[in-house]
Amino acid sequence: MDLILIDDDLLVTTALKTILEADPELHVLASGCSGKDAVALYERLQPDVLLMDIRMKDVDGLTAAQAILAKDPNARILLLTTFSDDEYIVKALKIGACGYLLKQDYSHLIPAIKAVYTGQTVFGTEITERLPLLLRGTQKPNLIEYQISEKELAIIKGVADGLSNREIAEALYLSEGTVRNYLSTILAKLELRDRTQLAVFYLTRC
Amino acid sequence: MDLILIDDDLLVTTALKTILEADPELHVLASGCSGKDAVALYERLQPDVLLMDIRMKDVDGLTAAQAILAKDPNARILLLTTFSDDEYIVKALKIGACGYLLKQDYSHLIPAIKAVYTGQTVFGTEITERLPLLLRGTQKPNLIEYQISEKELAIIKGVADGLSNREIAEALYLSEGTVRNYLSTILAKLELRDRTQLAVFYLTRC
DNA sequence: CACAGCAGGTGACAAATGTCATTTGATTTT
DNA sequence: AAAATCAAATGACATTTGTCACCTGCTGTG
Repeated sequence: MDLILIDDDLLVTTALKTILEADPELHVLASGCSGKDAVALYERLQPDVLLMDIRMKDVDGLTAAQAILAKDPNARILLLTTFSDDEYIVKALKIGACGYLLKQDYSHLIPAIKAVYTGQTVFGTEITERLPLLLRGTQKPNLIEYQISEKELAIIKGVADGLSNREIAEALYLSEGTVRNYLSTILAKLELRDRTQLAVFYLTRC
Repeated sequence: MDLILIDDDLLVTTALKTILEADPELHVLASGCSGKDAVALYERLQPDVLLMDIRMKDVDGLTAAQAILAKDPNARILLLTTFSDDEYIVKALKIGACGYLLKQDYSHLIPAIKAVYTGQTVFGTEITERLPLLLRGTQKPNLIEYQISEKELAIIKGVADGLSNREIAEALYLSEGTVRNYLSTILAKLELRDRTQLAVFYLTRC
């Protein structure tokens, strides 16, 4: 199984190389230190799996991954990162990366690589924990920061369901005017302008 | 690494058992044929990984997985299925299963199990392909069915960004009235009532 | 007790939204 | 050339929406 390693810290790539080459099935064809390297090396060497850091100087890992996947949709790219940043995770999934691991658990790296090689997708523990949240619909996640009450949350959900004020009022046994008042304060708290922005906010962030 | 297999087809569990035991690291502690078996066996034997079919007679795999995870949040459960059903995928992720594979690729099963054992999450190829779609945000997928034109799509995206009609008009070099007209026909085509429903529709279905 | 705080409500108002009929100019079709 | 088609616009209209000021009980706390 042929690999390429990309990380802008030379220490990391060399360390990884020794760890990985301890497994007889794995061969590190080359390593690079930038997104540009990644694209060039991938095209030239056609590895089975590409291991790449996300944060890098010139071209970041995500962009490089996107470029590579555009040319070869079957490319197997495993992204590494130090911190689990929700935004990165979603982007990585969208562009079609085959995995997303935290750098810490090097011990867990080898089975992940082998799974990716067979075409499967792998996520590290910390990412796994966040996944259910990213898939919307659970409960009050980052809304807590905004001091949103239970009733307000219920109204937000109504809006995010596409209900009118009247319908929300009926559902919650309130008057339409009250729903409007609530909505007004919700919008102020969240610094949004209208119900549509609220729905978008809720569906994308919660 | 100790495993438990659950499938309501005895043929499958026995076949799986022989395949898996070929690997010296894997031991099958027991196998069962129902969700109830799964819960009981898991509690008694505390396996490292539980392999379970989703569709089963009495208690289905998802419910059983949920029950097990409620008692032991660290349980490693790998779900198997014959068809990739979007709804199942999302549910599985939400309840915190560690993996979701199609039954076909038995050859790929072993690396997946090992990755799951280390706490990572694994998805089969077909699921991987669907994931970006489930995470919304690409382009015109099922909108095509509704005969939505390019310009209409641009307006829909504007709405889904939380823009007002005036803002959309400015962005597209149209008059506000025109935007309203477009929006009106879009809503009619999609059988929706207002822009908020449209935003919800777009963000959840596209 | 008085007073503040809070959940819920009312009424009024401006702005935004959605609908519809109708017009204009350009392009295509016959 | 006449007719049909279409993108874009307009104006009028009823609704919905968001805001604001203010009222009404109820509850707790000094």
